[in-house]
Amino acid sequence: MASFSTSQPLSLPRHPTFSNPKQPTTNNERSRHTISLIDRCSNLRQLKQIHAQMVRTGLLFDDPYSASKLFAISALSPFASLDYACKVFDQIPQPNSFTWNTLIRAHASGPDPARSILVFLDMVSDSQFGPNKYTFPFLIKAASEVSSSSLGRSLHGMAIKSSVGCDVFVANSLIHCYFSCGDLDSACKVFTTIQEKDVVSWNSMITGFVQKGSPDKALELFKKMESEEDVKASHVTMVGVLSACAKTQNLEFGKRVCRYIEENRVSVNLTLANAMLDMYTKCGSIEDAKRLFDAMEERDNVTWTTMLDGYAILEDYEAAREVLNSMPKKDIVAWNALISAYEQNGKPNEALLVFHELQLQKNIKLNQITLVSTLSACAQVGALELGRWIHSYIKKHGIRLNFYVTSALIHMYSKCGDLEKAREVFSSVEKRDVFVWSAMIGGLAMHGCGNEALDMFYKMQEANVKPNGVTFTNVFCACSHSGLVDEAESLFRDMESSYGIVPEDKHYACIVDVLGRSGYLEKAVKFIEAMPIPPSASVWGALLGACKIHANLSLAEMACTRLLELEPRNDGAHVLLSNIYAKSGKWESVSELRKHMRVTGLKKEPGCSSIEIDGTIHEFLSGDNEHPMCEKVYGKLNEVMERLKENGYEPEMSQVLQIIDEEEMKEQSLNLHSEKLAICYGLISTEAPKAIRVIKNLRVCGDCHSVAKLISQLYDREIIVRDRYRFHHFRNGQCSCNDFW
DNA sequence: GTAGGGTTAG
Repeated sequence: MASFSTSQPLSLPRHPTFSNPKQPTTNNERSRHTISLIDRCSNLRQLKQIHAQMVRTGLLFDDPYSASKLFAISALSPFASLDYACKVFDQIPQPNSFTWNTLIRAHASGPDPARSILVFLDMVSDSQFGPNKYTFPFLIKAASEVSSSSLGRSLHGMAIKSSVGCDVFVANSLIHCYFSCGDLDSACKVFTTIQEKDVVSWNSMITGFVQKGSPDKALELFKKMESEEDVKASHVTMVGVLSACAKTQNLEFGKRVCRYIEENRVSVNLTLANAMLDMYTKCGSIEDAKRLFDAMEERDNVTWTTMLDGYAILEDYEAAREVLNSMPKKDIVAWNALISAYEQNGKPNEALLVFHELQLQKNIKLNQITLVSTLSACAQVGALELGRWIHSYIKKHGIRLNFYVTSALIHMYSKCGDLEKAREVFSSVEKRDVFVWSAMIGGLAMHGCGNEALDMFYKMQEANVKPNGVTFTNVFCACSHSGLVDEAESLFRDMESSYGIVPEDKHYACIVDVLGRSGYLEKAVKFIEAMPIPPSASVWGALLGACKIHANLSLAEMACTRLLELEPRNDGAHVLLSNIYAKSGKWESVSELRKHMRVTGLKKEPGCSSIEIDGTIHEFLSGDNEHPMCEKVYGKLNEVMERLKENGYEPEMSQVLQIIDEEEMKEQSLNLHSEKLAICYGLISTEAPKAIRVIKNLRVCGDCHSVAKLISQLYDREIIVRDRYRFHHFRNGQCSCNDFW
């Protein structure tokens, strides 16, 4: 096929006055010749040359066909420019139906799909043309793009009135539209009304179900489609079906689909090959994936990223890294895949290392997904300074605070101990979805602002945002940390009946925690007995935790037994029970339990506290001698302890009583607790009035809690400690938890 | 004398 090189002069039809004998002379010939030239254009520059000639010769104004051809190419071709196309459109004296439809079509898939509706209104008022069967699919596409079901329904009605409601193209667009708006019922209704369903009708249904979280229904439909003889599956069908297999992790069916593709000679393009690859990786069959990957003749970044993700699913980070390294053109999506793999598998430090490496890359721009994953990693490790840096990066680069970014910022600030900043972000946005509200409620919960969290919960409903399961978890958590028993109980009762949310295991655990913490142990047990689902380890864990607070030995033994039946290697449960035994003076049981732990090789997770100084996270283990500054830290610790004792501090020996054997003596020795070391390091490395922020992996111990209160008073420093469950703000000798934790 | 709907990864 002939194509232009930019240096070649264009042979254009001349105006009759200047025509040479070889050039076409009649209008009809000029029109055909111009159309064939337009068809051969490969860039906007060539198109503009033809445009200029058409203006000069007047063809643009006289010949609707070549004019609409010029316009269609300028609006829809791979080198299209919508702005330019609109200018061309304005020059056409009397656009015909085709031209109007093309403009609507171009807008529908452009940056502002709603404009196509405005164009449609112009067409109805300014031209003699009404919408036809071609118009509706474009308009409906625009409705899908903006996810407006009311618009979709209006167009549906208009299509019926215009007698094209039964057109299969119109119906298929409607199916797609209703799915994008989440109106699955209407989509199904349209589908059943189509007399002669074609492959696209089926595909729209299959992919609709896959994308709206019902992959099982998609597979069912595919089986039904297979049994109907008149429609043959296409490669698009296969992409949808494979995606359903990936989502349901149905490797067996996935493999059958791959065989089907071979046997039925379905054409395998890159998209379909990638979908096959995705199915293999999501179903955990990395061998099949690797075989396919090696055999693929063409690969794009989707291929590479799918492979990377496949290794990340298996937590083979080295292999995942290897894939990233081998990528010919690394893009932000691939980097994001590695960062979020680490972040979501509890490896936030590794995620942050990858993020730092990414920042050194040239020509790769961070996007919202990068920021969300990294903020989440910051939240996990308490990297407030990096979190702040990302926030200013967002402001500096004018990155839009969408719901994800907003929630991630609120979550990061809350988990890093800066509740005020979290509140600021929350108030700064105009629109909030359920995740934004839930993040704020969760933040208030972990900082012990129970009543405020409940207020938020009601404000959220005033704003017409429906709570979800996460919202309830956070609300119950808030009740638990603030002892709001009645409120939690009543909300739990309403959860299903008024809010339509079926309580899950974590909600039951929360309520057990609320009841147990406040001392209603019997009530908590009755609550567990009445559960409609089998109680999980976290339910028993909540009861066990309450037994420790209220020193209920017999109940603790029961809860612990049940917990260990479900999670035999739960080190926390062993330690908790042993501490309860110790508190009750049952030393024989203690040593038995500890012996059992030694024999089974079960180790207590070592206490670890971290503190961020100038963007670097410093970690301290109990009795740590690893930190380069440890001598100074211990020096400071001695000085602090002396000063505290002078002011009436007495170590809480009940905490020491839990020491079991020699080896643990060192770790458990009160003065060596990791949170004390981290706080002392904070005292040395920062100046007042800067708050000292410490993050501990376990619960803060009672003695450390008292010490932190005293330090906050005697040294006039705000100390903020995040433990496994919540925050403690120490100020002027008081803690925000009111010693209730 | 032009045309239209459905496609994977984060």
